[in-house]
Amino acid sequence: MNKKSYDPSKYEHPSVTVDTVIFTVQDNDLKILLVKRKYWPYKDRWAIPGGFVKMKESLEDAAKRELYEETLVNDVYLEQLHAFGDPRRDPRTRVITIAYYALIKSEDLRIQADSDTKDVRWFSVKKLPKLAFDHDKIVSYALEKLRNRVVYSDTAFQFLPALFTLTELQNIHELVLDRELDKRNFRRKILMLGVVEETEEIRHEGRHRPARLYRFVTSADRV
Amino acid sequence: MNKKSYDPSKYEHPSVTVDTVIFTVQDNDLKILLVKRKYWPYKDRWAIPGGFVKMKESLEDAAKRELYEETLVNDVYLEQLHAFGDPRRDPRTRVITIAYYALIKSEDLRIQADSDTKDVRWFSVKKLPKLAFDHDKIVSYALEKLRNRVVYSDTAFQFLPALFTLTELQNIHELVLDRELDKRNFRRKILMLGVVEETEEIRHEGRHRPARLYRFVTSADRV
DNA sequence: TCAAAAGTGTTGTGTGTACACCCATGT
DNA sequence: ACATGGGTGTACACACAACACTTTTGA
Repeated sequence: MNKKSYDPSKYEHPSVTVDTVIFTVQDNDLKILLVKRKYWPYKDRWAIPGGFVKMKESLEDAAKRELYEETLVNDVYLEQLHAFGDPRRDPRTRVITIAYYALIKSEDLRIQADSDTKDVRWFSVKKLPKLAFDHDKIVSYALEKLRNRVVYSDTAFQFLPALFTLTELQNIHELVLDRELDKRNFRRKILMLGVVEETEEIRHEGRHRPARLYRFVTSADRV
Repeated sequence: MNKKSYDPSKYEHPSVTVDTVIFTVQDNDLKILLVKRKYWPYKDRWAIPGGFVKMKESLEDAAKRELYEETLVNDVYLEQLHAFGDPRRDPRTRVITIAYYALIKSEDLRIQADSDTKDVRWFSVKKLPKLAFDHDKIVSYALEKLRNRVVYSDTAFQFLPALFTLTELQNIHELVLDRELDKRNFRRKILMLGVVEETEEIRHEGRHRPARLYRFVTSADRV
């Protein structure tokens, strides 16, 4: 059987889902959104949100749709991670999933997915429960990719508002990389890279020296 | 509709294929294997080989099976690239493809896919014909990934026999990266990395100084 | 003896890292 | 005046890039 002589109605097809690891930074912690399963299989286990790809939507559109349904956030950074297709990863039937990861700003969050009694909740990546299906593996993949991307890219800014202090930016990096960075080296590097731009604004906060606010400079702005 | 209450027989499913960009190095050129399509759509256009994923095989197994059917080579380096799922990428029906790329040694090749009259042929990546579907995009992705991987990894060795000269190894790097490298810097770096090991063997070839043969050292060997 | 590829070191430049103190503010 | 986070510079180690000549062989 090959593509050249194929009648799509003739064969059984696998189901195709998208599953998304949704990251945010909240309370100085890197968190992902999990959903508690209500039915077999893996009833009562936590899982990353996902759903079926509709016949007329692209994979990315499917991921965006699910993301919106789950978080009510529209403006997200979304990137494809990997396709997981082990024939036995879902005991019900053959399900191939295209995994994505998304970064959302906690300021954009309108849902209160933080109560112990709800079936949707943010979990610190350091304290994850046992997950359904092969979702552990998907989350590990996502974390690894996020760590590889956060340096030298616009990734970290996805977690921050338009104006931010360099300390805030450094915090994001430290949370994602899970290690401390040297303040002077971090600032020098970020400024050398030219990905941020000083603004005139200054934020007063607490009884200490106020902080200069910076703006993210996209490669388009730099020209 | 979500995964929790899903009857797989109830909905229409997309078709799922795997398509593989198969690289080899031949005649001092980086080449990929293309197949000429016999039927609509894109009749007579060249395409990367691929086929449907069977219900009980993993994505990687499907890629390996197709690869074997096409090249008769079993021992290949295979890596997942990206899933392409635009709803209109195939005019017949919804087809989601998981793209892989494979590296094979030209010495392993038993097919003679090199005649102009055959419908399977190796093409230099520098002189590719117009491709069917979105295969241009898939090939670009594959090339980019290959370039990113070739430095600091075991990628280049996949194109070489067990014993090779450092000049051969450098040639692979140059072909993949499409630029010349400095001989001294290349040799120093490779030797420093500890990924190759000198052997006692020496290859005489042509009327010039013979070359020392090296062996690839896997991370397992290094311990 | 010559053509042809193998093999070999040094130096400058840039990048990553380690490290400690003063500054501006609110209370 | 003091507690708190904001902000700054220097020195060393290491990786990368540029660069040219000698060695060994077969014909």
